[in-house]
Amino acid sequence: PDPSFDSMACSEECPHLELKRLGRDPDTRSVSLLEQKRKVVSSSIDVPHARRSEEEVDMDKVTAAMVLTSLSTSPLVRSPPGPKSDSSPCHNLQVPSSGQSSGGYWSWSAPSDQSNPSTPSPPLSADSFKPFRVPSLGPGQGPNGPEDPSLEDQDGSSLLFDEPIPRKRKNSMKVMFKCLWKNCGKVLSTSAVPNRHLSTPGDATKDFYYTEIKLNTDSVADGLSSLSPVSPSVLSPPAPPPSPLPNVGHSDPHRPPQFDTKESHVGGTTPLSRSAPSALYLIHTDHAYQVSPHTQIRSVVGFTPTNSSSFSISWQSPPVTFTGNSMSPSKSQGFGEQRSQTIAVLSSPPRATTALSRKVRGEGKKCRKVYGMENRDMWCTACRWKKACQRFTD
DNA sequence: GCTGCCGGGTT
DNA sequence: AACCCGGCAGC
Repeated sequence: PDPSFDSMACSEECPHLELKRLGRDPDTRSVSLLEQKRKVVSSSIDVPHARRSEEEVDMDKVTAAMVLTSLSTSPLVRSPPGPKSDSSPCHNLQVPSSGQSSGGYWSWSAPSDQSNPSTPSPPLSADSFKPFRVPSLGPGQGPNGPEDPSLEDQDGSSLLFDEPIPRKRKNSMKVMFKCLWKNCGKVLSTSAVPNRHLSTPGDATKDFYYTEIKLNTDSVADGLSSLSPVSPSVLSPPAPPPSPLPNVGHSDPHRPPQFDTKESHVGGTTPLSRSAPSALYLIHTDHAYQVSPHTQIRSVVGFTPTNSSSFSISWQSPPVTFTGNSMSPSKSQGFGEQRSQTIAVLSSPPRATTALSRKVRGEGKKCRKVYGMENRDMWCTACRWKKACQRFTD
């Protein structure tokens, strides 16, 4: 059911793919024919479809990318091809709507990482994008059947906005693409396969499903991939890694990340890019958390003093209470509070002393003196009750 | 003596 | 809690 579903989804969701086909060159046609044949043979016709569409799209995208690049706006490039991708949920990985999230952003970091330590190569557009997308869609689409490596290559190239550079890198890098699709665990030299799968479900999904494995950069990538746990959702489910083997293994969509991680090879580029995003998220989160704590701590520390003053507050409360002693006429409260605070702090010690002897008599005039016995009604309650005057506190 | 207010009592 | 008052102490 999955395959059909995927195919359906792809075809339906990504009509633009078909459009692209039509628009495409003869090559595409040939490809489409092949795919169609496959469809006939296998129930998962869609898959090939997806692939074709992807390829086509990739091609288109590539072309567009080239044009755009020439124009000088790599990100924008997508937009041109984008219409197609944009229109449907299924974007090509290549097209990667970097725009979605921090596409450009990620692409950058991702590529570098992916490129792997040995050869830092700027061009990872494809890879970087994939990763991004992957996170976005995550697992969700149906499984796919086997794929064609040949196509993969194209896709990979297509993925790259700019040019062949990426390919070169990949080649030099020995980048392998592992399909993370449920049913497809194939490892291909090119990302085409995965892309196909991906194309079917959707861009993000695509990314999600295939993992690039670089022999050279394994360690690094792994680290990243591990970090990235792409999406919590993804990771969590995958708990059991069906087959860590790079070659085959239909892993759950979720898996992919793990695979990456598990596999030392883990996609240098793609994984990284993936991980990068997710990693970033995680990191951000972590930071956020950490920050929070830190901040809190800091605040605490910094405030501590202040708080200490607040301590005074707790302190104050006593004083306040103290104030209450005098009986609290509502009148003076606001007024007296501040004083009370100050007093509290200062007086508390003295107070003890005072207690012994007796509170020092207030110097200032009180209600009694101010208003006189005649106007006793004007006195503050405290004064009336022969208590400490609250109105004219010292 | 006047004043402020604590301590205690009454309601 | 509100009110009142005796009484002490500082001025």
